Amino acid sequence: MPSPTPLDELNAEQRQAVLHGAGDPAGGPPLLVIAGAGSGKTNTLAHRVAHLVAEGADARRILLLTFSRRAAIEMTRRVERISGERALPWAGTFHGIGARLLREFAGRVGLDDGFSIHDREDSADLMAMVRHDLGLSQAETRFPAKATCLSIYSRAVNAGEDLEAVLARHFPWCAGWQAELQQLFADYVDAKQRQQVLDYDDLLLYWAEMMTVRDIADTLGARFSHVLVDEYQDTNRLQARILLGLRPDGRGVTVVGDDAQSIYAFRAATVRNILEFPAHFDPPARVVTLERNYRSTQPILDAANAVIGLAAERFTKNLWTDRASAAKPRLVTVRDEVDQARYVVEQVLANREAGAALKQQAVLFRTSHHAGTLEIELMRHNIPYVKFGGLKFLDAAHVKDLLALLRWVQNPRDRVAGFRVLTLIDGVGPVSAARLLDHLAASPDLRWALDTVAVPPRGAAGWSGLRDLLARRANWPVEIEMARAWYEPQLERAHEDAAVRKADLIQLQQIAAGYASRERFLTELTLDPPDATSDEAGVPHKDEDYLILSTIHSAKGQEWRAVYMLNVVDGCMPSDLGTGETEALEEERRLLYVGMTRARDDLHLLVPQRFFTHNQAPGGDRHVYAARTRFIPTGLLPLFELASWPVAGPSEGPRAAGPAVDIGARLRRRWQAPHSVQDDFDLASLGD
DNA sequence: CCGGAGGTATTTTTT
DNA sequence: ATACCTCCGG
Repeated sequence: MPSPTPLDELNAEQRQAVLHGAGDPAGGPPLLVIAGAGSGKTNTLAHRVAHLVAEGADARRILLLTFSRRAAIEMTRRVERISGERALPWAGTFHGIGARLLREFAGRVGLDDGFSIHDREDSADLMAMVRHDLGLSQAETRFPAKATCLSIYSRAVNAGEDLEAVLARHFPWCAGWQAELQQLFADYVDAKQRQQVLDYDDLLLYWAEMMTVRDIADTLGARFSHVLVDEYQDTNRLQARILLGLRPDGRGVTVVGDDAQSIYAFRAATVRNILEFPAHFDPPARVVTLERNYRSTQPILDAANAVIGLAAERFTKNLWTDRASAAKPRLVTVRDEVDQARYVVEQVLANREAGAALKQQAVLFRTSHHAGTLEIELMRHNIPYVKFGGLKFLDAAHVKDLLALLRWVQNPRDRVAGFRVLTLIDGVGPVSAARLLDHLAASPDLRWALDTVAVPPRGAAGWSGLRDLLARRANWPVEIEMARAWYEPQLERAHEDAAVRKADLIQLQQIAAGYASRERFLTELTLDPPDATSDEAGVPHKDEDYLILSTIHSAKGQEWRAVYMLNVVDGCMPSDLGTGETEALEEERRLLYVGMTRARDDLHLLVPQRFFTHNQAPGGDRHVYAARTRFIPTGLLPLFELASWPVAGPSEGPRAAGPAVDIGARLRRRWQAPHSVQDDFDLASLGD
């Protein structure tokens, strides 16, 4: 060979995965790649795609389904770098690709191609509207909350299960409402169709149903020569149905994943998809397992392997590496969350001194609000950070308001959007808004309806501006400027901190200008919301250095030199809520495993002895005493370096000598009547 | 009929 | 802390 090929960089198993089915224009038999954490999965998949293209496959006929859009972009970038080939047009998430195909085939499946897509909160709002119309919203009925209803519905759809089974297994406290829920969901589906609105689940559901139509299935099956799915362990039954609908015999299909990293069961993902994949075909799919880890040191892997080794079911592999190191992962006991935050700050700064940029360090946590104390501490030390997961820019009320306005212009039948916008107007409440929407819905001619609608006198001014926006459609992105102009007075009326929020909207407008059309903007923003929030100092520039804060879920697929995991404590990990069923418990264990395997050189697990819970029952204690997570029982402790922080003794300096004075008692007495203030609150006596 | 005040239940993770 | 519901004054 004259020059080394890119394949020389790969190990034997990776090469097998890349070369599988080589020479077969039909893509070869189905392939399952079990890729352990840090085993070069992304690289292997990218090489496989590049190799297919090098062998003559048409990049436009390769469908690459990833878990997030970030992953799709990363994959595309790597393929380009390896092969020099231009981008893959069909790389994206199941939801994103689904939306694209549905726009294309809308006419065939009874959809208007201008359908709008609701995010989770919009869907919940529609659920609430329907629930209200059914008379289920009075307090005394104590019907499940809108978000709960949506979760139930969503699980039934994604898992393909009966309502009864879903309620029994996952929502037993709602089982008494089965008949009402059944009715609610029927009406919900009806409302979505009338309004030409799709929720997240519909993007998969319509796609899957579309695959059962013979000639559409043929068209789509022929469009793609290869279908590759990343993170297959986190797909659900509906997604598996889509995949098999595209390629019933599995030819040209590659799925990649890791059964030990399945952490999305709450979203109806099932690890059975990946476990049952090989046997689904005849002959069974080829299985290639990548066990060599290129990321972490051996002590980190030893600890992670031990944690996952205690799982109820055996996993398909054990990771190994040749990255020896003397340093075990640290299990650090701290007094409380404040000390936990201080410890992290101290270590992060020490690591930076030693040459690890902030960006190469990450703090991981189970739920977004666990980072609160740390965020305060970081701000005090002027350490810039970016937080992934949890509350998003798009969840802010004012951003949603403006987007609702654009969505309503896009699709005037969208009642959730219309309702939200109309009730922004001073003098328009739920009743007027509903009447207005009824009027618009009843009339086939929008212009006429807009001019003839009855508006309460107080709302007239606000309405006329809206009417103009709806009736005369401006060019994109001028339109968002006009929408913002209409919205700002409403914003000022409703919010004290209008100035900050206005700045957000200007930022939103700038983002919007980057999209070709309103439809593209709305779709992409809904399916791929910007997932990072940073502190008020603003988003750091790309070239600046900043610490990563992330939920473990959002950390999937990533790696850092140093990783700090917060609250590795029973009640947080596993979360209190999920300790009932063993299935949920096992997922929490895998979550710890995923977090630990993000670390390359340095891993710190923090165990605060007590932590505050903000949302205790009234009168309840504000903090609870916590114990080390049950996933690291005593038997595993030798795999860790055990430490306490702060280190007691000399570092705190010499103790003051002399008799103990109970200042606390004096201060308490200050408020015990009757008494003399002077007697008890005598600062002079506290002196030397 | 609107909107603000006050009381009450709720509580992860995300496309 | 928040979100959602009811109550009540304009």
